[in-house]
Amino acid sequence: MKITLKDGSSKEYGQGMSVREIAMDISAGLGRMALAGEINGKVVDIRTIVKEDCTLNIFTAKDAEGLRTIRHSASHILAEAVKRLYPEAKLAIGPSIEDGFYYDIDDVKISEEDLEKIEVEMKKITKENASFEKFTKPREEAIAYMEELGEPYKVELIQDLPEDAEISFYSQGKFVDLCAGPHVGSTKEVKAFKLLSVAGAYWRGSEKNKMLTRIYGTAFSKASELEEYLYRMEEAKKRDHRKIGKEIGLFTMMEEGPGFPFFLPNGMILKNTLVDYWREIHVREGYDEISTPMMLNRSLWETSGHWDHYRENMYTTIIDDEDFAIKPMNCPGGLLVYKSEPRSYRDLPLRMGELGLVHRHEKSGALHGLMRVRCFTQDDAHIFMMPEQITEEIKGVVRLIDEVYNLFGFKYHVELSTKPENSVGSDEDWELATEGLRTALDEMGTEYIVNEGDGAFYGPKIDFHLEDSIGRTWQCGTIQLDFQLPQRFEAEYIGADGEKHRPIMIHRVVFGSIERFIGILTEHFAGKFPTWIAPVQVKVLPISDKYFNYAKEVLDTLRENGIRAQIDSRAEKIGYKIRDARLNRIPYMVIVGQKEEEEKCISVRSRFEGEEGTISLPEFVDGLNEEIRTKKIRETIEE
RNA sequence: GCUGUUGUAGCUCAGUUGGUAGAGCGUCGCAUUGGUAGUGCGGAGGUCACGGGUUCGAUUCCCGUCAACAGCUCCA
Repeated sequence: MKITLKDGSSKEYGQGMSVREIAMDISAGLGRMALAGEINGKVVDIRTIVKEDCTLNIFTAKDAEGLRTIRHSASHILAEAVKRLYPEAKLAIGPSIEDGFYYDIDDVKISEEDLEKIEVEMKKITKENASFEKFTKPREEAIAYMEELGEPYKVELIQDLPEDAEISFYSQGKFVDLCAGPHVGSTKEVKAFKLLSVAGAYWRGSEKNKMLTRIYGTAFSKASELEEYLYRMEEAKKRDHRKIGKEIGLFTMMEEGPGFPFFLPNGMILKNTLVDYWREIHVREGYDEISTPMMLNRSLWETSGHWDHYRENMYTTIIDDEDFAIKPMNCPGGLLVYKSEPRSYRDLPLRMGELGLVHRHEKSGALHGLMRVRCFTQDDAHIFMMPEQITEEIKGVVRLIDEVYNLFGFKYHVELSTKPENSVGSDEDWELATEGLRTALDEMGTEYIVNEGDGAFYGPKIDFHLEDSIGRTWQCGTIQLDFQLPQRFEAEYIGADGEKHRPIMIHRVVFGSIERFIGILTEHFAGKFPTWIAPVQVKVLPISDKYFNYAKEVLDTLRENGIRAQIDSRAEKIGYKIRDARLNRIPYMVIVGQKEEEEKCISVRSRFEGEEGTISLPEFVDGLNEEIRTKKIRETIEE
């Protein structure tokens, strides 16, 4: 048979060689390092016997697939260790995941303190050097086998596999687990691993099911890589926006209002600066800005469908015996504005922006700093348009979001979310709307993944996801196409034909929520914001009180030029003031003493270059204003 | 909401095998008037999250509530 390899070369073998044997034949080194294979694009175990002509890839720890194999094997070792220490434990599932692996277990009480003990047992198992063996059983036998082993979750998993499936198992020593593979050769090949945490997780991801105990861990091919990963995670935690937000006074949370953030002066500057920027680009893009009430009556929310579909997330109250709800979304208010006067096809597309503060009752366990709150400002806009305008309008929004994210240097990924179970509207409308979004993305060549069933109840959406410091992703921008609300509200425009027509609506946000965006910004820059959004841009540091008057002159000049400056007039040494300004992540420090006062100049120290030397104040102001105007991002140096 | 963990000064944390608490930083005062990441000395500051229970006595043990953290579920 003919085996074509990754580099295009090919080899001839007789029948029935395993992937490992082929790897061994290519080179002894590759044979030792081989962890998994890929036959004609399908990932397979290294024990797989190759029977016919194919294209073969061999994965080592350098490949993502190889690392996944190590982690998956580590999860089996974890399961065996748990079974040895807690024989009553019932095993559920144990896959490899981004950055590690986990195993879900039931009928055990395991807390973080127990992890060390389990790790010791795992080390023992790796030392035993038990080889992973694969075997299969027909369905009925497989079920009986797992029943005999007392593993009800495994029985349930097998029962959900196709009727005619051959069920595969892997064993290592005396331990057996239902598994599709692939796995490494033997337990000793899992060298560098660590258990990280214990958490609850619902069986099969449904909150209707029992909550199991999930043990998280990670594994790498080398101890040095594991250490590097753990160090990186430690460093990433220092960028947490909740920590930095406290350190530099951006926002605070109070027990009196769980999930309702308090913005402090520095956070307010950040927020207002972002809003100023937002207004600037939205005027440019032809948006009008409106503002709709915080609270509207029940009949409005019944018309919109929120009363039926979003009730558990809405805060309600009674005014003069009538039910009112605080808005969880801005769209119904926007529709009322649209309907407040007759619209012509000449008005379309009509782009109505609104920085709307919305309130949603999120579950207590979902709250997370500024990333997930119960009241937030959406940089919303509703675009009313004719069907033929859909693609261009969506493209315009995609371009705008891309522009904003690029300005901050964000990496993002895009998801297309389709019709959920709890939805309103006809299948035809959903199909049309989903195609509209897909077409726009395809025409722009934007890469995206499809998220089936994850759309809003009134329409499909394109979501833009950004990463926080430890790699969790958060949905920020979103574009939702909606045929339903215009219908429910009987929105109309007069066409060129003089007849009434129904407009189509886009809901979209760029930042998503300003709160979440600030959270992402904070973690992305570790609080060292680009000068144009830095709450304090310049700190003036007099060497001693003797130069306070000159320092004050400098401060006034900076402020007159629109620069956010503060003065540190405490009776402290200059080194102390510099340290303090650095800890507050202030981009520029202006140091003035005898020399500067005499020469009518300033001495500049920045987060970007350290000491920048002595220059005249006007020159500094010009340079700074240029940096701010162009929204430049200067690289921060570590001293 | 669920599972687990946590809650001590403004912040970061130590401590009490049950006898009402301590450090560093910050803050305030005094001295120091300085040259690019921490000047020295002194003072103030805590119903040990909240509510019950056990006890002669609870910050400590038990129960409940609230909040935070990690994950699940859900979502901008």
